[in-house]
Amino acid sequence: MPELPEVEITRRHLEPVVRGARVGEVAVRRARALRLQPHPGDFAVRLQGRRVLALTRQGKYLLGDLGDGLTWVTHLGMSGRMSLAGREEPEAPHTAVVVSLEAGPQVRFVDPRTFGHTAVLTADELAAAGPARLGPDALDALPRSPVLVARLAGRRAPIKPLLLDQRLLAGLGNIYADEVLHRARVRPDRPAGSLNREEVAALRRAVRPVLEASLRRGGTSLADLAYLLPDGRAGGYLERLAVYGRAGEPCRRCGGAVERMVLRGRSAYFCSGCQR
DNA sequence: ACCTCCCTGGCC
DNA sequence: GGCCAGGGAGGT
Repeated sequence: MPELPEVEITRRHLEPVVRGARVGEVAVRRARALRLQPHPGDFAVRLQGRRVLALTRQGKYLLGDLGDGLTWVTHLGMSGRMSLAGREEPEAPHTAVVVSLEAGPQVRFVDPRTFGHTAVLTADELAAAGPARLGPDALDALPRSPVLVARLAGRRAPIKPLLLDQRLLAGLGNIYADEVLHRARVRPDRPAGSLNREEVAALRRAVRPVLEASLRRGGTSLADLAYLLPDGRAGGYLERLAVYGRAGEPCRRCGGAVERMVLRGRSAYFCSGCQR
């Protein structure tokens, strides 16, 4: 799934290509991909002919600055990817939006399960959209541990679903939440408020190494290959995952069997031998 | 703070 | 044929 590392890798690949480039033809293949655009017709009109001044990331959102207060916002959902392709290359199935760059390749938004979306928003529209509700970025603005202790104090909800709450920390999804908890030796079902200061500090300390290790390998492409780099290659972090998707296999740290439980309807993988 | 729903491909 | 994967919006 595209989580913070996959979105950041996508950004790093796209940024040198789109920055300063003028947008040519914009083709919408699947209207649903624009469902967060207040008036879907605005999308192509606002994008065409403009230059992308910068491409940034907040949590799992890609943000293209178009100037004049307009922002090209894209969320890859659970199966979305951005592909860079020449206009003569055939379009992959489930191509939702094709943005041609003048004197450059096409940027194609491909999304089989259609949970992703893209839009060009004014500052006011952006202030009411998803990115405005994000907490601090898990990579660029990770809060100090006392701040996290305060945010978790008294909360009885299990810690794992809280790590997925983008208002607490922006960028972690189901894979990296499990990986971070494993590295920090904290069980996913521990009531958040029961974590002591040392455990919260360990959790905080685990975030960056996990995300950066994934970044170095191009992110996690699962067996379905829904997530791919913009050049079509698969990310290689799958084989380095410590627990996610590894139920029954040996824990890389203690050798015990990785277990699976369901929290809030989502799988959580952990090792009861080394997570407390 | 919780639940439901959206959607498709892959697998049993 | 039915279930599972899952991020986030929207509703209660």
